[in-house]
Amino acid sequence: MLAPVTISERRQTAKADETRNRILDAALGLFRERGFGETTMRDVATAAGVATGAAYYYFRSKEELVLAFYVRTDQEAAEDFAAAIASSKELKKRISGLIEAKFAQFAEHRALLTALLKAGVDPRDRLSPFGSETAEVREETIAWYARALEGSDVKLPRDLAPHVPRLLWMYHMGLIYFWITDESPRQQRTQRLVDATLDLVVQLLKASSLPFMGPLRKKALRVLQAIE
Amino acid sequence: MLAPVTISERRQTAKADETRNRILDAALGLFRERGFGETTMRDVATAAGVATGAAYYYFRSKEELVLAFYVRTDQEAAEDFAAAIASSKELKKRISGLIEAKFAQFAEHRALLTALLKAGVDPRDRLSPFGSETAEVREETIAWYARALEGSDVKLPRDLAPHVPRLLWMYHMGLIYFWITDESPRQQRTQRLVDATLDLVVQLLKASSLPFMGPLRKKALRVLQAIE
DNA sequence: CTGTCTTTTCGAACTGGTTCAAAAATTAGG
DNA sequence: CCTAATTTTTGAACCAGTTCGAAAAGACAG
Repeated sequence: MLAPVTISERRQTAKADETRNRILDAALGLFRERGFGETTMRDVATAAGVATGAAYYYFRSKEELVLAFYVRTDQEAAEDFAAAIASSKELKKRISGLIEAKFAQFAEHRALLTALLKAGVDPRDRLSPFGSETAEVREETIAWYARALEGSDVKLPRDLAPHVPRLLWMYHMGLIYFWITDESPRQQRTQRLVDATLDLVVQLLKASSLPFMGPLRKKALRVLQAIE
Repeated sequence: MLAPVTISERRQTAKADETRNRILDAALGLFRERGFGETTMRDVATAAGVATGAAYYYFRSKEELVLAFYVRTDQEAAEDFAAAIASSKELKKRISGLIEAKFAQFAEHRALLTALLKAGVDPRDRLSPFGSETAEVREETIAWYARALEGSDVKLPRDLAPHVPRLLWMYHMGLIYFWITDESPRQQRTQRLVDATLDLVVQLLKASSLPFMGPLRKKALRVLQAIE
């Protein structure tokens, strides 16, 4: 009787699970062909061969279709993430590998994610990447960055270490935002931004252990504390 | 016959100008009482004593009412901005003064601005702070930061200087975003964030002139170039 | 003052996301 | 099986942002 509560909630029966997927696939097809704004929920339902209301039985809103897509591809890309980390001990290469894998998985639907963004800027919104409903995906992604740090060529000071995976996740979110909105051919601007900033980020992390960096690190920690 | 094209477009007659203001005032009153989402355009029109369509003659969308509010308060706060800059030669004090003035002017309508944010994250959106329609307000704000730098206690290297006002504007936008979404009592978290980061920002600007900072500055400039 | 052109006002109609009460299908207990 | 509870499906209705064509009000030339 109740609608799904969390994004990861599984349907009761295999058949229902299949219906859910059919609706999602129909939606993604239409979104790709015509765009998110140009596709109505009625279109989606019709294309999936169900009534309008059925779509809302499986997804609480139009945007939640996009979130479902996000979650799905995220799970599908697990191998690619693992490969990116296994490919090298250099943190820089690992991170750029993770980012590349992320971009690759969304390549076909780049513009689609702006729909998520619009909902997500409001932290009170259910779909916000900072909110509790998305905790699962978020923590999963943060865990990938933790793994990327483990056994890499970067050693972190004790006080900073626990914050770094989350910081890298924020960096990653920033890059995704830039990428989504980047209309330059083949998203070259994003490419240049990654090239220019990743270097800086990794160097900063490496430098953070140096003795004379203590005061600056303290200040950075104060910033983190302010954000909570 | 055509609807207003830019936000600063002036009505033809004084009477029409007055009607526009009446609608805006009615909207702001209702937004404040009930919130943005709970107020309908029909409510706004009724409260202003006009037909629904009239509201759309003066404002192209519900969100544009919020933008109009943003622009209006921005103009009204010019004195406060000037005072903030005149109060000291310390860049740090000047910037925190500008930020404080900004917060003060939006205090009554903090939550309202999330409506602008949602539209604004999409750079293709007419209301995006990065888009061409908002160029006027944006450049005006950037100009305030340029004035804050002029004759302050911070000297900037030639190559970096032209970028700094825009960078400070971005910092400022980030703080506003944080503030809007900050539900802590009296927005203490934002207060702490400003305290913690402003120090860092100003120190970094001061340090940027030091001879051994050359390579780092080059890298930072590369980042700026990537963003364009 | 009169006819014309532009600006402004009007409110009904359109649109598309979302809800909801009722019906159909499925599952589970006896 | 049969019945009751639960899950799933349905499509009409709701709602609010937005559009639109027509009418009213104003401006202006002759």
